[in-house]
Amino acid sequence: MDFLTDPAYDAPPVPVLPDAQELLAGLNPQQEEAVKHAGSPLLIIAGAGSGKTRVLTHRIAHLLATKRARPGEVLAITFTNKAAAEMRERIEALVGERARNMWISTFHSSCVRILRREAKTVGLNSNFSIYDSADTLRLITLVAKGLDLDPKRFAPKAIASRISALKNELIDEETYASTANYSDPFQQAVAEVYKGYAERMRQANAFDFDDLIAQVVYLFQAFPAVADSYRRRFRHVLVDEYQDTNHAQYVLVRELTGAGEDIEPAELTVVGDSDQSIYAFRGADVRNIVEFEKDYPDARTILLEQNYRSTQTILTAANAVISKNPDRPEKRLWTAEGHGAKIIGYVGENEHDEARFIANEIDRLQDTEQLRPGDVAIFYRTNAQSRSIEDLLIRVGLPYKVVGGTRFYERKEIKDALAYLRVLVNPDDVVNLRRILNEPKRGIGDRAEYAVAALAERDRLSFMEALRRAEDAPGMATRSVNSVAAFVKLIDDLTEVANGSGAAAALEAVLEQTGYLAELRQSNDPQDESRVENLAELVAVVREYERDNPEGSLGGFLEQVSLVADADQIPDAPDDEGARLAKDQGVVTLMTLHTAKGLEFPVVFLTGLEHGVFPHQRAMADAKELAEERRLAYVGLTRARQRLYLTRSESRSLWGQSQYYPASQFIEEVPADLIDWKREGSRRPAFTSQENIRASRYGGSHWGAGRATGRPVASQSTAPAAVRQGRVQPQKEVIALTVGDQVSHSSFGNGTVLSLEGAGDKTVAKVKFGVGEKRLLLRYAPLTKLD
DNA sequence: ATACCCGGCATTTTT
DNA sequence: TGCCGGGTAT
Repeated sequence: MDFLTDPAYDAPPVPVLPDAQELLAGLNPQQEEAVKHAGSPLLIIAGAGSGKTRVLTHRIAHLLATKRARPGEVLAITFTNKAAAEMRERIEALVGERARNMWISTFHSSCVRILRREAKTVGLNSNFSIYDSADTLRLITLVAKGLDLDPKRFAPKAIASRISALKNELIDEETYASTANYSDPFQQAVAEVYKGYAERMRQANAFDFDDLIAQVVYLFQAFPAVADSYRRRFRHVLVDEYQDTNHAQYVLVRELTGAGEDIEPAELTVVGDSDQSIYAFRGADVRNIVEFEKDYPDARTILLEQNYRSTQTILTAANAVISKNPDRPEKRLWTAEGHGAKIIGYVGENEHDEARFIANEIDRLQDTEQLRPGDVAIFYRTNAQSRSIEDLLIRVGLPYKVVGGTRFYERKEIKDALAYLRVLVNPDDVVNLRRILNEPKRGIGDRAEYAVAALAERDRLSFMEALRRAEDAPGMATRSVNSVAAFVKLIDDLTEVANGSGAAAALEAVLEQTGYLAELRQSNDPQDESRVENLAELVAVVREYERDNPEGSLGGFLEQVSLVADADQIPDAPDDEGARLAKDQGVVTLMTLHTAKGLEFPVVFLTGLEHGVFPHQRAMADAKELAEERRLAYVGLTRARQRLYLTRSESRSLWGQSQYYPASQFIEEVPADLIDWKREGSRRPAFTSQENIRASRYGGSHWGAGRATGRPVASQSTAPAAVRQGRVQPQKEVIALTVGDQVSHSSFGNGTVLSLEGAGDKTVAKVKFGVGEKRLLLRYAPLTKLD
C-alpha cells in the first residue's frame, strides 16, 4: 500500500506530549536555539560531547509539540544502525508511540526501503540482493578475469575501490566510459570492468552498498513524480554526522529537500563536526559541511562548544592538537566541570612494556578509584596493535572484548549459509549461487562451473537456468552433470522449505540438507568447531528475528542482516548473555580509533603514539591525510571523560621486524604541562636506528603498520572465545534424549531417535522422519520430545 | 578435483 | 609474522 494513503501513517497522537517549554528545560542557550530554530536550513556544528543527540531528539519533539510537523513528516538519517536505534529510543522516550510513524534510519536502509517500494515503478525486481564489499570484489574479479586483465597490473581491489568512488560521485558506467582517458591503461580497465560489472549486477538483480544511494538519486531524477511523493511526505529532514556524507548522499539530501511541483522545500537540519571527519578515505567529503552556508544561503549556523563529557584538561589537550590543522573554522570546546586529573603519559621500551603498564594501571584504578574494567577503553590506530595488548590482558586475567576486527557476518561459514538463503530468495543472484555451487564440496569444479557459465552466456540464460540444462553444456563430464542435477534438486527442495516455512526453518534446512554442518562436525580442525558455534549463533539470530517480526520473511531477514554491521551489536547488546553476566564489572574495550567515534568512556588509553604508526606512515606524506590523522587523534582524545592516558613504545615489532619509532607529533602538540609522565623515553636522540632515519626521511618501504586488513585479530587465537570476546555463550539447554524417543521437529514433523553421538552441547542425534533420516545437532535443532 | 607449497604482501572501514 | 592467491603435483 502506498504510504500516502496509508491510514496508519498519521495515527492519532498518544496522550502525553511534553509541551514546547518543557522540551527546552536544561538546555544551554545555543542548544535551545538549535531546538527552536524554524524557517530556514539549519547547520548545527556540534563539538564532541556537546549534546548533539539531545538537541536533535528535542528538536524533533519540539516540532511535534509546536504542531510544525506531524510524526509522519519527519525523516531522520544517520550513518549507523546503532545511532538510528539510539535516536529512535530517545525520541520515543519524549513523544511515545508517535515516533513509530517517523522514518529514523540509516542512509542505506532508507534507500533500500525506497527502492523496494518503488521497484515496480521503475521495472526493478523488489527481491533484489544487497552485495557487501566482499561480494562486490568477487564479481569484479570475475569480470576482470573475463576481460583477460592481468590481476597484477590491475588489482581487482584497486578497480573495485575506483568503481566505488565513481558511484559515490554519481558517475555511472556510461558516463565514465565516455569521459575516461583511454590512453591511461588503468582508466581503460576501470571503464571496461565498470560496464561489465554493472551489467552483471543488473542480471543478478543485485545492488551494492554504493548503488543503494546512487540508484535512489537516479530514480528521483528520472521520475520526478516519485521524488515529489517523498518531498510531500518528508517536510522535515534531519541528517546526523553530516561531515561524513559523500557526494551521492549530499545530492540525495538535496533531492529530498528540494522544491517539487507545487511543493515547498522541506526544512533541513544537519548536524556535524568537521573536526571529526575521519572517513574521507571512503569518499566522505568535508566540503558538504564546510560549504553548507554556500549551498543554502539563508542557512542559520549554530555552534555547540560546551562539552558535557570531559574534564577541561582533556578538552584543552584536544583543542591544542586539532588547532594545528590548517584551514579550520575556529572552535574551542569548554566545560563548566573543572580540570580533573592530569593526563598520564608513558613510554614503553617495547610494546609488551607498554601493554604491561596499561594492565597495571587498570588494576591500580580498580583498587584505588573503584573503577571497573567496563569503564576502560584502549584505542589503537591499526587492528594489528591489539595483539600485544590482548596477550597481556589474558595473562593478568583482565576480561576484555575487541570490537571490530573480523566481523561475524564476514566469516566464511556465515557468508556461505547466507549465500544459500540469498539464492533461495533471488535465484538470479549469480555471485552467491556460484559461491555455494561447490560448497561444501560436491564435485562441481572449475571446469563444470565454467561450462555452465559458457552455456548461460551462449543461450542467454540465467546461471540457474543453465544449471538445470547442464547436460547441454559443451565440455561437461557426465559425473559433473549428475552432481549438478543433485545440486539443482537440493536448491529446489530448499526453496520449497523456504516458501513453506519461516526463515529459521529455511536456515536449518540449509545447514542440515546441504551437509555443510556434517562436514564441519567431521573435521578435526579446531577452527571448524568455532564455525559450528558461529552457525549456531546465526540460528539464534534468525530465531530472534522471527520472534521480533512475526510478519517477517526470509527476505526481510536477509535485508536486516545485510545492512547491519556488527559493530552495532557487539558493544552492549542489551540482551547479550555475556554482557549481563559481566555487567557488575564489565570488560575492558579494545578498538581502533575509527570504531571509537561516537563512544565515550571514563578512562581512555590512547596507545601506539609513534611517528609512523600514528600518524600512519602512509598518511604522513600528504597534508590532507595528515590532517585526517590529526582529526582521528582528536576523536580519540575527546572520548575520555575523566582520565586520559597517552602511551607509546620506543620499539615495536610489526610483522616480524622490531623497529625503533620516535614519538608521534600528536604527543608533542599536547601542552607539556598537562601531562604527567610516568616513564619518559630513553635519553638517546630520537633517531638512533638507521632504518628509522631512512624511513622517516624517505618513507622507507618496509615500514608501516598493521597486518592484513580485517584479519581475525580478535577471535583467532587460542584463548577461549568467551574470554576474548568478553561474552559468554548462553548455555542452551540440550534436551535429554535416548534412542527410541519420539520427537517433533518444526520442519520435518515427527520422528524416532535412531542413535546418539557426542555429548553435551555437541550431541548429534540421528532421527528417522517421514522425509527420511536426518542428523541433527541438538544444541539448536528445533526438536521437542513427545511423551 | 584437490592438496600443498611458495612468493608477495601488508591502514583506517559507519553500510 | 601470517594470509591469500597462483601455480604445480597428485
